[in-house]
Amino acid sequence: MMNMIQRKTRNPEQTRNDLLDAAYHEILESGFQAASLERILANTSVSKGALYHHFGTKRDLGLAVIEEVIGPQLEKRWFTILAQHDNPINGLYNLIAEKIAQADESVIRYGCPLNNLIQEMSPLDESFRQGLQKILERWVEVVAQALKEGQSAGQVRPDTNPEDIALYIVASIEGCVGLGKNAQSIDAYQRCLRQLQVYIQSLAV
Amino acid sequence: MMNMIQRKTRNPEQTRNDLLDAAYHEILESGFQAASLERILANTSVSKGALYHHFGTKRDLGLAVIEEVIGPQLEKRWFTILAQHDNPINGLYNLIAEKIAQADESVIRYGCPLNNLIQEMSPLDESFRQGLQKILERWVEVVAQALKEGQSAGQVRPDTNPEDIALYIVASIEGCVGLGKNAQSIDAYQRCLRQLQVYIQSLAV
DNA sequence: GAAGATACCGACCAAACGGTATATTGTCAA
DNA sequence: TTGACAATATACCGTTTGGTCGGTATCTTC
Repeated sequence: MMNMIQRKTRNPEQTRNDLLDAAYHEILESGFQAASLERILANTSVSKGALYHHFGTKRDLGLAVIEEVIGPQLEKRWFTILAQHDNPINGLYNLIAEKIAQADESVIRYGCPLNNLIQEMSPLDESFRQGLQKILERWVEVVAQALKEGQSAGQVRPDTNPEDIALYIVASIEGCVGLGKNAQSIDAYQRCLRQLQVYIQSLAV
Repeated sequence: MMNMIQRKTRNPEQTRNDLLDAAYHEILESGFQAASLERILANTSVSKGALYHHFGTKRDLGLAVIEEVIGPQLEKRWFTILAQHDNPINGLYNLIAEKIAQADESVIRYGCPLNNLIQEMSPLDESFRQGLQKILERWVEVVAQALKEGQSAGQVRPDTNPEDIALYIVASIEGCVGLGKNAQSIDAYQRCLRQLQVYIQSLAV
């Protein structure tokens, strides 16, 4: 082979991260199945050989995106913040207030990366489903834990089941995002979340 | 051309319906983008020529599925039933109770056809988005209308906004289905919907 | 500094895709 | 009965797909 223009200095970690990042965006925009490896490569100026050095298959790349990009992102944007408050009602309320205030183009346009992949992939690939489910369960658990502590502290109504309510809250959030996405309407998204706030307040003692 | 084995008797309407039905199932299982025309044809024993006689493009077929299959299906399963009750709280409650009781494999496995397409297609194709939005708006409107009438009849709390609540209820339903789908768990689906029932009851006067 | 491992390159491939072109046949009005 | 058109059939096409492979460059280790 004649002309080999390789990256001057190697940086396998950077290459891997570039690929994960580009794949994340490509999947966000097109879904996993319609995500094009060629487009991902074009957006990273990484070669196909490099890609297949770091990831065995497209599927592996997708699973890595779930575990290494989407998971940590939600961890940062929801879970850690939620764990800080000492009153779960206020914590949830404020967190959602923040989402309402920060409602940006990206959420309205592309929705929730987690939910997108759930709807597309969970019936098609068991590994995807499990990867997504792990994140979902963590989310529900964080909310449930907060509610439980709130019950102990006498802040949350005792006649409620934290696990069930947590499940429902997470479902509602995903639903609000999904509806806002199809309506292409920040207003609908915000109105929807505000009703969720009302519901959350109804859990207070 | 040598071997032309045509259907003895023509039936263009039947052919069209067969295609819509097969396309609906293919899309439900694989999503729109990954839906294969070849597979649809194989499941209908319709020829490619016939398909392209009835539908100009794959996209047209998808839009027809939304308008002629998914729309009417929701109309039948939700909207008409909901319009019958004269107390919206009971109406919604019972309708959801029915969904809880009827929770079948298909809902858990494939989720809601409407929501699936929303998450996949609404950012990618404006016509899809509009077709889906039309159904969504009808859904929200039916619920809102019922709540409004309930307010007039003194059955629903007057200090609530029917449109916002309807939006939120629809979002919650889609959320519950989505979560049950990824959990592959009828139980999670039912627990989630039961919390929605609790919420709905809280709207009563 | 030689050797072996790791990282990267890009041409190539078979399969599947949506879509087209052209031929044929059933249907029905005139 | 026939002419016109709607309906159906199938071979074929260009493109894109995920994936492979032989090769090269850089890095690490001894």
